[in-house]
Amino acid sequence: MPLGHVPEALRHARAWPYEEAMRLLERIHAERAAGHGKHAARGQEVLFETGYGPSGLPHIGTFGEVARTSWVRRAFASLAPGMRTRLLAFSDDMDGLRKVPDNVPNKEMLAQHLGKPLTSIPDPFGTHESFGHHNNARLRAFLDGFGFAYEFASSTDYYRSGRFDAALCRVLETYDEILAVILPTLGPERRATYSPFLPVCARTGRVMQVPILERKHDAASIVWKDEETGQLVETPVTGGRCKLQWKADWAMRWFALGVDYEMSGKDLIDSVKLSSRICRILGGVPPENLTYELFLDEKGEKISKSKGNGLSVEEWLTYGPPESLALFMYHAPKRAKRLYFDVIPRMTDEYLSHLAKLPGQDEAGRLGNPAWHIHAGDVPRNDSPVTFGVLLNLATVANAEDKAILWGYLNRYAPGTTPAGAPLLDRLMEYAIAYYRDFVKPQKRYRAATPEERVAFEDLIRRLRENKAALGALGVDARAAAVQDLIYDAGRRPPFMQKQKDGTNGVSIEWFNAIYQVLLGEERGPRFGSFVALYGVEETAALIEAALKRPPAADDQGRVSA
RNA sequence: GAGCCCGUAGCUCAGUCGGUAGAGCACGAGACUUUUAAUCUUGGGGUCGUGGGUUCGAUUCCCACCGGGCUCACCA
Repeated sequence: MPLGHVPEALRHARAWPYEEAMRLLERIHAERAAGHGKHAARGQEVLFETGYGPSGLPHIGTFGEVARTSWVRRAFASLAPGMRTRLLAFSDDMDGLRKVPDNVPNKEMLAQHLGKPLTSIPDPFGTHESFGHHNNARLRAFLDGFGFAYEFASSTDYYRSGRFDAALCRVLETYDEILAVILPTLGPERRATYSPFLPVCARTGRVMQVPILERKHDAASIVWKDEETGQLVETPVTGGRCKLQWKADWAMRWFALGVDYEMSGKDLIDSVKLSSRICRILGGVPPENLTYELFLDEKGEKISKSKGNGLSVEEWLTYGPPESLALFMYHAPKRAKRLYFDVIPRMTDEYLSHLAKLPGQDEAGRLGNPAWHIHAGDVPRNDSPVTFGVLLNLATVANAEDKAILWGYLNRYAPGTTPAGAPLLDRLMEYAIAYYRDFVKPQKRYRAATPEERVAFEDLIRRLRENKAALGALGVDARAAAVQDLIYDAGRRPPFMQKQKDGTNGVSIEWFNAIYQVLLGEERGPRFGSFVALYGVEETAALIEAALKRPPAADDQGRVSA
């Protein structure tokens, strides 16, 4: 195999995008050697494709497919810098609308257009030329938001412009062979009416699923019966007047466009096999395919846009950076993974760890580092001195609903760190706060104060308020120390006071446990003086007052929920 | 029925072209701070699902089987 021009470090890269790219490169060399197929001629572009059914909105699987395909494309480009590559995002916007989606307005209007191509149905949102155009725009905005490099393609445009005409005529020529492949896979009743051609009815505008009564090769047309009028209708297969049924459509597109690489979920394994056979019948070479596993929700069921289970892209991006989502998609595409909220912190920390490792790695190491692929080789610096897990922990114990609180703690830990100097850290804090707010805080269990604790807490409130002005004049560190003294003073009473080894009056750990359990809903917490210094003296007093107003134990654990 | 994936420490999982197993959490012990942890040190714990094959050697590669999950068999 003439791979001699591939750089040494790349040749042994084992990251899966490289393995995929290598497979693709070998295919191209094989075509050249055999003198058959698109790449028998040199200088052909290498075409990557991802496809969408545009009746739904872009979802997390869409992101995954485009991200993964982009990584393979990039790996390929580095293996074969001389070859041009393209990534086509192909929208099946000529498909007939089968049912009215749940998540759109004007459902009655849409119901009147069932069966018509999406691009022939008015936009229920009223913002675009058609429903198909609307969804295409949403798709493009979604992909653009992540900065993907791709070219958009509309099935409707391709059909109507005549770009598929030659391939469609080829389908007509090989009609019998194609039918021989597809019919055995169908149930008896479908088998009776199946046709790869779906004529678009000129009278109603609908995509018709009807038996083909006659094929006219010279006229490149088909004849079918309009059941409503009882008339025979002749429809050319070209110019967008016929569309192809799904599996034939995929095969024809591969053949017509010369698609070299396309991945798909395991639910399409049989479709890939069948479409590949059809593609060969047409005279093409089907693309290299990677079958990826589907994503599962927390119950282990397939995530689908119609069910709306699992996790949406928007939800992920509320609690973790886009890079963490990309890492999730990078890791082991052939392995089924649960896509649920609790993976976000782990992916975020793994991403940070890959990022931190990268500067010290040699080329071979970098090629195996997911962060290298995620950032297409242009990797930012990890400016966070702490892990995301630590930020989450910090947000939890500090009741942080505001970045300023986290920054207060951070500056004591890593002085001189600023949002401007550590933009990644600043972003991570927002995610940590959102995660805390939505997942951790609702789980907090606040215990009601015992009568003894209540006395001590009321004393603490009084001490805080009496010293408010003096405390406010101190710096953060001095204030933290001063507040800590007040806390000890408030706790020096039964049952918390206890003699220490040196004879002075100390305070039992039970007092501090009460503070965490009653005020913060946690078993443990930060040094409370530091917390107060950052959270605010009056705010803390108010926090204690609110805690004391909570009703007493609601269950036998002596706990009530927040 | 066909196909895909998984089976490694109590739990969740890593394991990078084969060299007698690792992390996080949990659990045990210790250090430290005004007996408070976004601290540090340390310990225990695994027939790597089962049985074959290839190999000097297999958690890793191949086959079979067992167990679990999912997908496709109508539409895309």
